[in-house]
Amino acid sequence: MPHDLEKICAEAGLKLTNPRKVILRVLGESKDHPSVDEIYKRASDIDPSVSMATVYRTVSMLHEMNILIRHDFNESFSRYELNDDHHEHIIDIDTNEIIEFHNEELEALKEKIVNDMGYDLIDHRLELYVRKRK
Amino acid sequence: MPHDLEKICAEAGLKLTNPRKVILRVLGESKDHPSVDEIYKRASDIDPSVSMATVYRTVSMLHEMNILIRHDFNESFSRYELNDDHHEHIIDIDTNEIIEFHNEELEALKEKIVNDMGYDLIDHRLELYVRKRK
DNA sequence: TTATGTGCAAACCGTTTGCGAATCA
DNA sequence: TGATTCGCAAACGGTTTGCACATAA
Repeated sequence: MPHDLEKICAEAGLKLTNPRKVILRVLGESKDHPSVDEIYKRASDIDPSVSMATVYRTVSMLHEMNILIRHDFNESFSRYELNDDHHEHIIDIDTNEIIEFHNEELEALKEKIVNDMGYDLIDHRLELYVRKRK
Repeated sequence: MPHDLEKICAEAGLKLTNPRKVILRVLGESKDHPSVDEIYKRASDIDPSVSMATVYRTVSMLHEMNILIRHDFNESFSRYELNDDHHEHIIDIDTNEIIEFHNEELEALKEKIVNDMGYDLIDHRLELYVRKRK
């Protein structure tokens, strides 16, 4: 488990209700980039009484707490993933496969660009849309 | 005028109707990243009879033709800009100011990363969310 | 003349929210 | 017990679409 999600919530003064426990467990066990609908389905498998509204509320809250990253991969909905280790995304436009990668040279370059312009880098987004070379 | 938009449409077999002429003119004159609503307002100033539905249809079409780039800067709506000269975006999260920049080293690095993994780079998205250094 | 494009209004769909009931601390 | 959270269902807002009319070619 990357974060101790329950501990973080407790320290933030949040009640550890059953719906929240279930959603946190789903997020902790997900190794992909699930949509709210997908998180809802996975949570429902554990406890069918969890509602979509609560999934939305919980996910938004965790996003605001910077525990979740929200992605918009040019789809009509958002995807989420734990804000664990930092990485970028390569999206295969033929298969919709999402590949994670990390490149230190790129990290340094991003920082340098904004620093040279008098800014601090707060957040960023890099996505590479690719196609398998034939 | 960066593209001759009217010529491109004519060659694509599209009728050059008045609503389209107006929308193409608005896009050609816009130096920012307007939302559909903003494009609609600017078009309405020229011809009040142009409808929102037509703006949506035209903008979607131009996006599909790769003439327009669609942006989603973590807002509840999309923004568009002409697919002219290639550049990335820096977003000042305090002022919402959008700054364009271009960096050759970054371009080369992106290509290299995906090529080394056996892919061709088809498209990409890079946004740096920053704050003025104090 | 006719295929294509338009305005209108309704539908769509992911997301948010008001409310009264349930629940954790 | 009381503040917080929940499920439900309705509302929201950007976007899409069916349809009858208008228009460029």
